[in-house]
Amino acid sequence: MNIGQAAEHSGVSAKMIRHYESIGLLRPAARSSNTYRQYGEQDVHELRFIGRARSLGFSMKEIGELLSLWRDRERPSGDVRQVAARHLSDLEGKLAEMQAMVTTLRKLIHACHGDERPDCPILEDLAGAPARRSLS
Amino acid sequence: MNIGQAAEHSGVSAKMIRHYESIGLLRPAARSSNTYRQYGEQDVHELRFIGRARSLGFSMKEIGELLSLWRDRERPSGDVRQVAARHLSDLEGKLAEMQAMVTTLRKLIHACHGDERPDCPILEDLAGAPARRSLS
DNA sequence: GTTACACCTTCCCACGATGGGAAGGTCAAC
DNA sequence: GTTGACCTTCCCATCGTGGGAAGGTGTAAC
Repeated sequence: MNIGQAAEHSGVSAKMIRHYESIGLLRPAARSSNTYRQYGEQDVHELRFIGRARSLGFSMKEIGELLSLWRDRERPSGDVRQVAARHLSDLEGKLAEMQAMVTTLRKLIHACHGDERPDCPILEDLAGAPARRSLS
Repeated sequence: MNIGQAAEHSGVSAKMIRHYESIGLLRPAARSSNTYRQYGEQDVHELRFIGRARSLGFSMKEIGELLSLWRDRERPSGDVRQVAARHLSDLEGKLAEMQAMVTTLRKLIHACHGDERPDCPILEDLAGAPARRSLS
């Protein structure tokens, strides 16, 4: 199967498949005589794996680790868990950061009457509140 | 005051100050005879404004809008509010996405015993579950 | 003075993940 | 044999930030 089919079956764009190969995430695909990349069921399976891992926010580097763990039938599940746990705590950190932003923004937007008058607590906050503003 | 001082007083790195100028977010700084950029209190004020807006996750483009609204004493607060509200809803979307990831990851990690045995629900999920896996 | 050091300047490159698009080769069907 | 859909590689853009080179400047100590 050519790259277009592989893309269609895996949900990963042809562009990205080539990219993943170029950064060493995937082993170089076999080529047919016309230099077209050739893919089989197992390749599509790997591509789907990558797609799902991406949808959980894993980085390319982490996916590389997960892929090699996946390929190794003897891996200790603890190794996998460790990769996932590290990623989870990254995510939780970012999540908390974003939640703080959202909370602050909601307050500011709520406080702004949002009409044609010029006074605006949003700008006042950005312009002035000392250091870690709005956490109050 | 030179760029280093401005950076120190504003919390925005010198590198970033130059960058903001180069993309037109800031007006070109005055130069002293030695070609060094010169900054005053108002500039530091603007830099802090930018830093605070960044810490609320506003994009450079949005910050440009906010800055020009801030500079205009007659702006309707509704304009500001609209920029903030759009950003908030972007954030809320990403937040929900990340929350879904976190929820799924927590479940998977919880299900993985994480020892030396090779069987691992995390990899099984990535490898197999149909389409929108793990939302169950 | 001159040497050393801290600062400034511009310019280019890198990240991470993705996409756009050009320029060119290949294959199928009609 | 031409058209159109596919494939190839290569470069560029995004967004915000930082690293670092190569070179100019300012200041302070010797």
